[in-house]
Amino acid sequence: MTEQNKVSLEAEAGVPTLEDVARASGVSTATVSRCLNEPERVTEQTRARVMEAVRSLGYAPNFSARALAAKRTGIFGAIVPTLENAIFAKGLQAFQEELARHGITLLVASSSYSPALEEEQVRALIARGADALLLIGHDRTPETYALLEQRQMPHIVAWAYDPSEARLSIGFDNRKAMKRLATEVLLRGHARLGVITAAVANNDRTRERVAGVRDAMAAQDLSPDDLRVVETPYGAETGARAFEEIMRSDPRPTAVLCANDVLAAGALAKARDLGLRVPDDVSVTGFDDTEIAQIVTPQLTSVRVPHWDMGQGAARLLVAWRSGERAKDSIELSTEVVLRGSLGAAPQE
Amino acid sequence: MTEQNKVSLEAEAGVPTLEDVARASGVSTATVSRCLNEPERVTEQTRARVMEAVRSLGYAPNFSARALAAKRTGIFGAIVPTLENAIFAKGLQAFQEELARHGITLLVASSSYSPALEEEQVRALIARGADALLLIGHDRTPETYALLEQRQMPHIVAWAYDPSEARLSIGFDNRKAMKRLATEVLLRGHARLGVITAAVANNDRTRERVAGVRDAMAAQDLSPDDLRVVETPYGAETGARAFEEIMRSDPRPTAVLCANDVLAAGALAKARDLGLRVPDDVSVTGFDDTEIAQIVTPQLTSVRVPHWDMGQGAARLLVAWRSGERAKDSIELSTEVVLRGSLGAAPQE
DNA sequence: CTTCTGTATGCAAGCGCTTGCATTTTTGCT
DNA sequence: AGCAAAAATGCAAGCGCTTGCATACAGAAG
Repeated sequence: MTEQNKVSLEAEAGVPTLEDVARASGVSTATVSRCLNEPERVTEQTRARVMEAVRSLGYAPNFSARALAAKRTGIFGAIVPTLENAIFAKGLQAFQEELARHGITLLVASSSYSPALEEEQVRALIARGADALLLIGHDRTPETYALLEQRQMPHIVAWAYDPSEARLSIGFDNRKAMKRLATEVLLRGHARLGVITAAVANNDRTRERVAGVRDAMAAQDLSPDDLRVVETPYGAETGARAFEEIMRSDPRPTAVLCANDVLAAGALAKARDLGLRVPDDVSVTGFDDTEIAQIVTPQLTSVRVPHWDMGQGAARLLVAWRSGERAKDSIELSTEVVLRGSLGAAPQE
Repeated sequence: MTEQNKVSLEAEAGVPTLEDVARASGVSTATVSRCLNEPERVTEQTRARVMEAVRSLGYAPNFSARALAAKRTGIFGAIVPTLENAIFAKGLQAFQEELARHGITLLVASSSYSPALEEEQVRALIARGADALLLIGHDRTPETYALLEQRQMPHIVAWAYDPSEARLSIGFDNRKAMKRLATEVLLRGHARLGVITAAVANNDRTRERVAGVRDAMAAQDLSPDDLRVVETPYGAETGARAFEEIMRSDPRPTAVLCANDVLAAGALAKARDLGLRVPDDVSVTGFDDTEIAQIVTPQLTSVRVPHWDMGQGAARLLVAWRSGERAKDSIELSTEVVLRGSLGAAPQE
């Protein structure tokens, strides 16, 4: 086969390579590569010629090859518990948008709240050549952290801020946030509280939130016995059932704090079913301040969480870290208790 | 440097390669590669030896290299309008879980409902070596489709089913679904309708839904003049405003169909603010049947959409296509009108 | 006109893996 | 035991790109 033939056949076959561009513009592949990656190192004249060839051939770099040669993929990974929880999806959206701004793409994996699965996903993303990783919360197997360390993988923990943890994180102090909310509740005279939370095993966020409630109670000299905690999976339906369970306690709590707005919405619905008026008979609060909080009746008192800022901030920190500038300190973002109708004064007994 | 030194230095340096494994287990790199990819082509005995080496060295394949050599990345891409809409996030979750089952990872991009941005994202994902692509809806630039064609990229359109479109899709018939819902509404005596929808430009799903309402009205010999359509961005707040706008029409509609549950929830909230009772004074319906539908008061009549099945089905079809078996026909999944309290008989005039 | 700098470009060696083909070993028969 | 066929393994050529170093060539300086 003549060189001539070869060329035309290749052109026909489709996907042009660096070499095709080099040939078309009469320079070496090295120059083309530089044109694309360090334009300033190439004469304006050749650059124009090369770019023209790139355009006419419809050339697009092969990232696998680039990654192999340059040891950098331009891909960041994120492992979230689940995308079903809108909260993580929103954070990811922000993360993704910021990354896109830097020409980085997002590889997504979900752990279903399982540390083992998460470890597997971390392995997968590392193997896939992720340049950096976004993780949710601090709780995970030591093996996972060892892996991250060993591969010197830039990574950040979001959705949590815990100064006692050494690794880089961006988020809020779940404990403090929940303590503030609980304090608002106690201020209104409630003395027996219920908490509906997602599983606390392997989940520092939920654990901290429950601890926050305890903190608030302790500060008011209430006994831990006055707190009723029920764990349940995510969902409005499960929230409803958990609420019912709590309401069966004797004496029953006068306020129920839920770990997120969806659980709270379920609780609200169940309260209605049970003929309990909110907040007259019982107060209910949510967490996250999603749209749901304003949609339900009565509107939910909740805690506004900086999802967007966490996602975007995490992206920025990781981008910087990848270029060698690892931020010194974790970033604490603030939350805000948003008071709405679902929280009222404790009923007179 | 002696071979001995070299080995130990490499071990020290970290990331082991196929060659390290080959050396450690006394076979060729080809055998190791086969061990990992086509285990059945290797003796059990050697396999055991190789796997042992893999384990002790903590070897993990470099996917960039693999992709480069095998022309297959094991990465599928998905471009959704946004992750902020829980509906897409849920579908993606299903998609992702199914992919994970096949050892495939998910690259996510969002288009923010912009065809230009989407085209860019398609380019990016192709360059990134995605083996297949998941897209939402049929509307996009011809250039995007040309690109897909040219690169022979397996792709599927989800969230829509339109037999008149040639390309592979999995979803439901938005028009038919909405027509069914609208028919239910008309059956209850409503003769003037309002529709709150997301932008219809570049969005076949919303366009079809509005068309579905028109279909239903036409079937009952109602004039198009009796339909009031308002476009608005996604969000409860915007839904509320759109509802207010519609309620200012004279004569005002007695039922308002919303393109999704969030908009409907906003409408419901606004109705309350305006002192309108739902469904006595005005009926409201949603779409998607998310948890929100059951959370609000009154509960929303909505259309249940098979998000999970779409995500999972799309993954399956793409996996098959990648292996050469492109499904012949698009798949139509069914929806279901879920009647709840927000829809009632038209008020007596 | 030569020598020296500095900049633009080319050369070619990989990056770590897969895979077609060649070679060796094993298996099943006679 | 001897042979062909089948199975297992090895060889080595890439896959498309980046990048350290060598080379070429420009203009400045002598």
